[in-house]
Amino acid sequence: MPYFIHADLDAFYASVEQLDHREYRGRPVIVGGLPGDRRSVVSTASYEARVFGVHSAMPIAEAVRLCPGGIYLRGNMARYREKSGEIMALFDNFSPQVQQLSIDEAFLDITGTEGLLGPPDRLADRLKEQVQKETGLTVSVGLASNKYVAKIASGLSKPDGKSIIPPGAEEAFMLSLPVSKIWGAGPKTQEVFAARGLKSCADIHGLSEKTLVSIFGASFGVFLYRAVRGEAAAAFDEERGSHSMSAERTFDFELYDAFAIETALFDICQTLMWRLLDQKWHSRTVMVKIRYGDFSTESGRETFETPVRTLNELYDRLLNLFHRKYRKGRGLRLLGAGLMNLETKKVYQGELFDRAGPDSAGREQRLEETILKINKKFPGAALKRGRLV
DNA sequence: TCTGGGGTCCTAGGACCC
DNA sequence: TCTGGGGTCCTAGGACCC
Repeated sequence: MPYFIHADLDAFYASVEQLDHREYRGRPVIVGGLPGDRRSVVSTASYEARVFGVHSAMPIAEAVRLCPGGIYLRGNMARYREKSGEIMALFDNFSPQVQQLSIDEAFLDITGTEGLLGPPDRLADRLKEQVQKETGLTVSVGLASNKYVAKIASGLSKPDGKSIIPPGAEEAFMLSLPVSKIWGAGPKTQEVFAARGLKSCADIHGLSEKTLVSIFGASFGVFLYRAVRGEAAAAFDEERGSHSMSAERTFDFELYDAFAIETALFDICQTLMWRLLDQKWHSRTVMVKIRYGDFSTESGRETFETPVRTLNELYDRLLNLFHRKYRKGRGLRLLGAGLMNLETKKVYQGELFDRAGPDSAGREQRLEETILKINKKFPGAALKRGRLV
């Protein structure tokens, strides 16, 4: 019988701040931006802050109104990643198969570990104790015979919670929940549920698979049909399809100036290029994203014969695409860019190095890799190129 | 009080080929 | 001279997650 733990750190970023700063403990901590920041949103609110109604994705300005006495922080991703690494390493003591889902949550496959590590209930207790003792953080856990149910279970008893769904009880467990607890059904789907008078998972359970498919489409309809029965959903299978990377920036005030826009684009390209070289990925498809002052958003993408090799090449491709998409004279609220369909270096290696010899792109690429290495070795050096210097 | 940033997956439609 | 149909690649947009 398969069995899984879903482990989810409580208010992770805010908890790390409270751990690192004694004086923050017991006080409302809001990570995401400082009071007065334009267009920042809450990334994580501590439980003390949630009492005031502050929650993730809320504009900082609104959080300040609700909780003027809160401690506001921009956040320190490097520190959170470090802490996350400690915890994930700890999880390895409890399962031979740990699947990290995001910076603050993971599935632990504990199938067949009972003889070695004890019954699941006790295992979960020890895991919580050890995380607390070694990292000072609390974790909520859900245990079930499939990942989907375990994931939902862990969310029910936060913070510092433990929910155990015994084998055979998955369907009854799901039937006890309101539709708001269905993982994968966001605001738009909740509206559809409400419009049709579907309040509980039991209401969904009463609809045929055919009906669900006719309402929600083949993929999501079948997903819902299975989800409310507590059946394993394919959502968390390890196999990942295509990869992409992107970077974007929302401006404090709409941008109109061509030079300012192009500079921002170049800056984004630089971020992307260095990440691309660092990860040793290749991509032939570039994407540009534009958001105007009225929040309307458009994107364009283009696939080329050859993968992007240099920063200048990336910038040329994106600038060209940008000019074809951008409606001149409209204020730019957000500018983003990305590289899609990432493939490992091997795919293009032959072609790349055959042609990279004497030509300038090859030289440029090696120069960029050198700069990347120097920057990694001496983080303070801040070697930059081109128009940003 | 207007709505971050970095991802994945799905759908629908067009182009093109056989 | 009425508009087949499947497969593949590509684009745009949207929903959702943390």
